[in-house]
Amino acid sequence: MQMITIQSDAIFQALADETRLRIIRLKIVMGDESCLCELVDSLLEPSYKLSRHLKILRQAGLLSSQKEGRWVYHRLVTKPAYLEQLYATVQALPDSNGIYHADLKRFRDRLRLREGGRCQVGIQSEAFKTEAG
Amino acid sequence: MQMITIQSDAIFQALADETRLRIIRLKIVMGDESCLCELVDSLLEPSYKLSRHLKILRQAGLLSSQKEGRWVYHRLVTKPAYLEQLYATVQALPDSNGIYHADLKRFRDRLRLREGGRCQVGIQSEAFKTEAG
DNA sequence: TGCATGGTTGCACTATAGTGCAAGTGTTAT
DNA sequence: ATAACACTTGCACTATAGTGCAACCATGCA
Repeated sequence: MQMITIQSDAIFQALADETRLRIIRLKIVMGDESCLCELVDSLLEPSYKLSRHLKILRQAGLLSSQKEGRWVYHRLVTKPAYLEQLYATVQALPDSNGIYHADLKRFRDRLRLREGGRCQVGIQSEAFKTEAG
Repeated sequence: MQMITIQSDAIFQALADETRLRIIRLKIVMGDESCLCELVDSLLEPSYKLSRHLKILRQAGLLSSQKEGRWVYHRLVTKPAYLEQLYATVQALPDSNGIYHADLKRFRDRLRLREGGRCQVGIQSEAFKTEAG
């Protein structure tokens, strides 16, 4: 089920949050799809928080999500064309405090844990592991 | 007095509002500078509302403002370069309900009231005239 | 000086958005 | 079945954002 009328400001609304911008920037640079636990280990934010931000990005039409077993992979939506243009702009924004660079480094490290191009492990950062409850 | 650290998400925050997007879109297309009363007559929104949105756009670094007598002229900021890129993206967004087209028409009509390239009259739309208080 | 006028802002109100906790869903492995 | 785990979500709370009213400031003109 999709929205019929897409509000232009909803796209900017979606990017008007630092956590969501971090997610989008990561995915612009890396291009690849990624699951939630990889993002948790890259951004060092709790899974429930990222899960909700991912949902917002999905609803804004910037991400598409696909379930594979226990994992859910998210990827950037690139159509219509102005989205590509938007991503180029996002990529051109200054990394004022080096946060995107740090995210990217952790993300690259984390991707090495994949096997066959697919995530095989859960959250690695101790502080953000799901409490077995 | 300017902010030292510019938050990237502040730019998107600034565009995450329909009224502000309408202002920016008008100015992207028309290029020219414009005063508040011209915007009131173009967007048909009360002056106090637009005045506040203009302030937010100014603080986000998207507009610069200059006072000339009783009028304050606002123009788009075009540096750094990614702002031009951003405006191109904004211009590419769909005009889902024709609102930008309508704004633009009223704006063009309103510009005809200028003399010597400068606004000489106040708010023309009856409903939004400042009540003489 | 007085007043109309272009524009701004303090205040109160309301709506919305982000967060953490804890409980929940669905899938895989034992 | 049972447990572990990747991910999601209902609830309560807090912070922030948008709005309208009315008062205000600043400029130009009679």
